[in-house]
Amino acid sequence: MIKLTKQADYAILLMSQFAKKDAQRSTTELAQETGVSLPMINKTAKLLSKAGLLASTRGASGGYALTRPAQRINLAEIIAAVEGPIELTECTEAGGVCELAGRCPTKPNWNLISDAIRQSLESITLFEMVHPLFLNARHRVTPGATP
Amino acid sequence: MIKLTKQADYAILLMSQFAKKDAQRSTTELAQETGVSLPMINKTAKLLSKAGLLASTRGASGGYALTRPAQRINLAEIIAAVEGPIELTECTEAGGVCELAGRCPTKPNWNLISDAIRQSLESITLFEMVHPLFLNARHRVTPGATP
DNA sequence: TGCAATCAGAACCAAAAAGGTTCTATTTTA
DNA sequence: TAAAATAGAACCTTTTTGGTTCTGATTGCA
Repeated sequence: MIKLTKQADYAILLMSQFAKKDAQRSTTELAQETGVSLPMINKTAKLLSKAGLLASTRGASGGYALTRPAQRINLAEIIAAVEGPIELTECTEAGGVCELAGRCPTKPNWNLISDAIRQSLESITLFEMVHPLFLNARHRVTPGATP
Repeated sequence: MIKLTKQADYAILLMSQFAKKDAQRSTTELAQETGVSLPMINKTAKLLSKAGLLASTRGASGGYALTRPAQRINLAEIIAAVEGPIELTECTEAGGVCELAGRCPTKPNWNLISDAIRQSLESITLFEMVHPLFLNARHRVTPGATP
């Protein structure tokens, strides 16, 4: 089953908190808001910070805050921050050598497929995630679209 | 990283062999064609058969064959056959109870997202996987499309 | 100054999932 | 009846994930 890791779920949940209330706060507060354990919130926030999605300020009265408005953060970024680049198969990994190379008839298509998935996720902003009404007929795959 | 399991890769590879040459053959032959180990080919073919994508005939001179032309088999089906239903998160699993229920602000959107991914994969046929030239401007997510 | 709060980074361990093999039916043909 | 197939389940090893803990660095404030 194609599914996100729990940590990616946490990351989206965590970011959603900021989308709902855009203010700096500590991981302690975030743990209380979300119900996720403090260590996991810590771990996840670090990754989001490293990826440039959250800004951190250290020391007492420090914490995390969004680096950009929620309208300009998309799901693909959040997921990539904790899970690494979105590639459906190992063929596309940098430097990865497929042991079936040469025999595999589908290789040229994998990048297109990964792209399709990535674009699905890029098309959904953090803002929309917490405002369900905005997410409806938009953000659809349109298979029959002409070139 | 959102990625397919190796077995899903094998499944697609295996099905591609049938797309390239649509004739019944045994797993022994398929193992030779693909370079994948016989036990894995066996295991994977069983799942594809169970899912109704391959027809099996038992006994000597038996083997597997496509149940439908490759134009009418899509990637989502193949992946689902070995990995189960395509759902991005556990929220959407049947009977699954999210421990963060009530607190999670994004729940209503997950199904839409899973749908978007699934539709991406449904839009790509097995036939196209082995005929790269047919896969280009079509099969694209079009984020800005109006309702 | 020194303590407490906070992020940064790494190491670590247990549980779960994936990858793969093997074994035992059952079916069919020659 | 023997050989060639699929069907199904059990099993084990390896990898990944989930989660905690520990140490270090930074900052605000009494």
